[in-house]
Amino acid sequence: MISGKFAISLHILTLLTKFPNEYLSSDFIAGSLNLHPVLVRKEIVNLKNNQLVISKEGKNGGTMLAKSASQITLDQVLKITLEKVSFGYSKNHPNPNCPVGEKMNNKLDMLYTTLNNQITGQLMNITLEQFSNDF
Amino acid sequence: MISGKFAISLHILTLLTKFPNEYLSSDFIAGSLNLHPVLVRKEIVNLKNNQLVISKEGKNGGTMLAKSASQITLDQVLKITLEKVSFGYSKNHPNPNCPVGEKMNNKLDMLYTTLNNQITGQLMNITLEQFSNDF
DNA sequence: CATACTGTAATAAATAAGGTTACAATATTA
DNA sequence: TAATATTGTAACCTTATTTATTACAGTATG
Repeated sequence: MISGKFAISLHILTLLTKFPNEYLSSDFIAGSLNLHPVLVRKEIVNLKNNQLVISKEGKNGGTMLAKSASQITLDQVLKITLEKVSFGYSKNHPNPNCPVGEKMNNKLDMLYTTLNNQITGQLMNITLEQFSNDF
Repeated sequence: MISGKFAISLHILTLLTKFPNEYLSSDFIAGSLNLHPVLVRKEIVNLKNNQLVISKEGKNGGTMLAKSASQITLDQVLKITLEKVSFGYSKNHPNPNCPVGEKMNNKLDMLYTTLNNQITGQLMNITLEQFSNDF
């Protein structure tokens, strides 16, 4: 579940912040990320569905920020790329006849929710503008 | 990098807490986790290398806590199972000729370090004893 | 109407994670 | 001391996930 999505989306958004009011093509963005343009477009679809960017088809098309970088905070980016940070579960369902196995996943859920709230709280304080600033 | 290791190790430690001063076999533990005993033993090796448990070979052997559950905190468990929580990197090295690509991984490292410090700080306050208490 | 794009599906390749088998080594106890 | 129950560990297999590629339809521009 944890993958490069958060990093890739943040990279895309940083580029868009650096070139405001310009449509950047997926090829250009892919060049900075060193990634296949189709993968970039897939991430852009997600950013678009979440109203962080707008994009234009056709010649001279591309993608730009849908709002100012000062209005986007990193918790929004995390939310749409990873939803929730997981610290992992055992893959199989634990034995429900064991008092520990029965409750373990619930306990982990609660713990992970607590940790996620903390992470989100921290990321709410960082805007895309701030993050992009020292590039 | 993120996997079930943290959850599995925590499950094992919780069982050991519930049966203190008893050597539990990897078969017994595997039954609660619904996991192959060899995988359990692999995790136990890690717990052993990090002085959280001791184990005894041979008949009637098994594993028990190396210290009291009140002396083990969850950040120690996280540290030995995941080392550091990653929120992901783009798999390929970004383009070093792009000012954004060049610095991105450094920036992410810094961000992730901050977040990890927060997570660790939170988990330092939870002992294995507390975690095990309401099973 | 040629061109340069996005959007998207299908599929392939690579990587990672989890599971299994096998067996040597060790300690217990009858 | 022999049978047994256990850990320790390596090698390998399988499945799942992630990343990459190909292909092409649709769209806006000039």
